[in-house]
Amino acid sequence: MTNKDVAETLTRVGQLLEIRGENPFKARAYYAAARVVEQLGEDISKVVADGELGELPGFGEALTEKVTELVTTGHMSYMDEVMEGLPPGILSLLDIGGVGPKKIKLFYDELGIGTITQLEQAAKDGRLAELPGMGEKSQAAILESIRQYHSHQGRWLLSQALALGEKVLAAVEGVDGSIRASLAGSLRRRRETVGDIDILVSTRSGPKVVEAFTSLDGVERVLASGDTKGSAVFAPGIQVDLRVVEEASYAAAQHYFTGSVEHNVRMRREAIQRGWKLNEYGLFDGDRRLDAESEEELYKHFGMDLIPPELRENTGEVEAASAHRLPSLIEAEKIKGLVHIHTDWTDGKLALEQVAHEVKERGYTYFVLADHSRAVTVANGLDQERVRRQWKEAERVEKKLSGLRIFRSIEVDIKGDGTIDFPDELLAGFDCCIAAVHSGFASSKEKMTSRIIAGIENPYIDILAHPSGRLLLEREPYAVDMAAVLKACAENAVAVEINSHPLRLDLDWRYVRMAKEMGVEFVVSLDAHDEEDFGALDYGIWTARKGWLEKEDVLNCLSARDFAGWLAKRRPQSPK
DNA sequence: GCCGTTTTCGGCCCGACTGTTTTCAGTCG
Repeated sequence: MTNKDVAETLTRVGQLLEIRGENPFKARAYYAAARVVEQLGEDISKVVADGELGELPGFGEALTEKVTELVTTGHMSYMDEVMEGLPPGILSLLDIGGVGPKKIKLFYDELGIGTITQLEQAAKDGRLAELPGMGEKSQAAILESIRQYHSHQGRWLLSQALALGEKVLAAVEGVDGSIRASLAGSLRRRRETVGDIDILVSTRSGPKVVEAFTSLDGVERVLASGDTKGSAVFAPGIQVDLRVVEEASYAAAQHYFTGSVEHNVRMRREAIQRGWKLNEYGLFDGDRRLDAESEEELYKHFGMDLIPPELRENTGEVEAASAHRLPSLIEAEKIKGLVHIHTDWTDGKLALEQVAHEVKERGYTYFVLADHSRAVTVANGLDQERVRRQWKEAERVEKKLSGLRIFRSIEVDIKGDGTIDFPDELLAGFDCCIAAVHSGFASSKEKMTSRIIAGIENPYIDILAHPSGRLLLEREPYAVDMAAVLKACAENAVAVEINSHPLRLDLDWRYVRMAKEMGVEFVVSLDAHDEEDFGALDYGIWTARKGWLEKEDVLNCLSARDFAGWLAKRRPQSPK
């Protein structure tokens, strides 16, 4: 039972409680608990086993008991209770925009609707419009939402959303009357996937900006258009929400709309404790607005340092900011060398020499060449003979481009039995060995965990690549005890990769934080296969920042010489 | 269902927009 499973169950219970019309704060308690579990940097089963569940925020007697049952037996009997009399799958209706718990209850009680298909049919038959509180417009809106649901499931990669978000932001900034504008929401916090795009703008003339926004190129459908808020679906189906505020409210609004919800709730409580009120219009002491030109000044009123958006997940950042102990987060400019680069020797697009030019032009002083090894046959993995030829080629290129160091590395495969697909004698010849799993994703958690740990324990392995194997929105991470894997990395001084590819962002930031606390070292790597991938380093940096990393935690912030020193220090003296 | 330097009971963030309503409920963030 993974943290994600537990979080999903708790969320479902909360939603069912809402549909049943129970105390909304009870439902909220379940959502809060789900969020805590989802953000947790360690396995929930371990927390349960250690008897520490009740110490988590939001976990009282009832939730501790229910989640303990869920984790130990795989089932929560309370779920049966809240499902009682409702069709399974009724919660899928929540995925339809404009449909919430109250409407679901109405549709079910009056028309027996329990699936999206039934909802669609009822809307087409005109039966929805006849219900109390419903009408033609609501019915049409639901049909449109269903159409959109079928065309896209509603979440987007950070990279997809950022590309559109920056374009719309630029357009909004250009509208006559707009003063300052910024991305907000989960996009500004650099979450790995986002559901929509939030943009904030301060202006002298609200309605005009909203009007210009809803008529921008690329708008497919306008969802809302008021004086201070506009909402539209842009090609390729991403919803963008625009909020308009007066200039005096800009900093508070930027804070408010950046979130997270949990961070905001926390900050509001901080305000209430001081006898103030915090909302999107400002920080108020009675009727008096406490001036803040920027978020930095806003936090200053609370005696806190500026909390970078990436950290605003209510996982201790408020306490750290109050104690002036926020980490000095890593920045992309601190990276000196690029790690985990593929070439056309295997499944990369660029020749080794082209890669070298690319790296140099971007201002880096070294790179870690890492093509696939023979086990990954689909990628034309290198055998022993081609490895030796590639070393020669690397040597030639290195001589040709002075001032650029090429570390001869390889992305070896951790096979099903935990052994590496190259013999130690060959591994010993590399400057650096990167190991990863490329097959058998469906194996059991126990098997996968011991397999990866065996790979980590190989004395020639320096870096563990994409530790969870996930492909965002495409493939779930394989079942693995990540805490045990990271512990093994710490004990064997094996660095963990933060893979910058927007589809991976693996290690997940929640585990980055946990690994750091265990003393694990990191590389922020590219896993580059083509020219475009060389521009993706920011994504890995944001993941590292969300995991509270500083430049000292990241090995490729070292100079080429010091990076070589790190490798040399951990290299076995002679092959076994 | 959780939580507590104002509280062990009574709060729990709160405002905008839409549609169906003659003053508000539901949804969303």
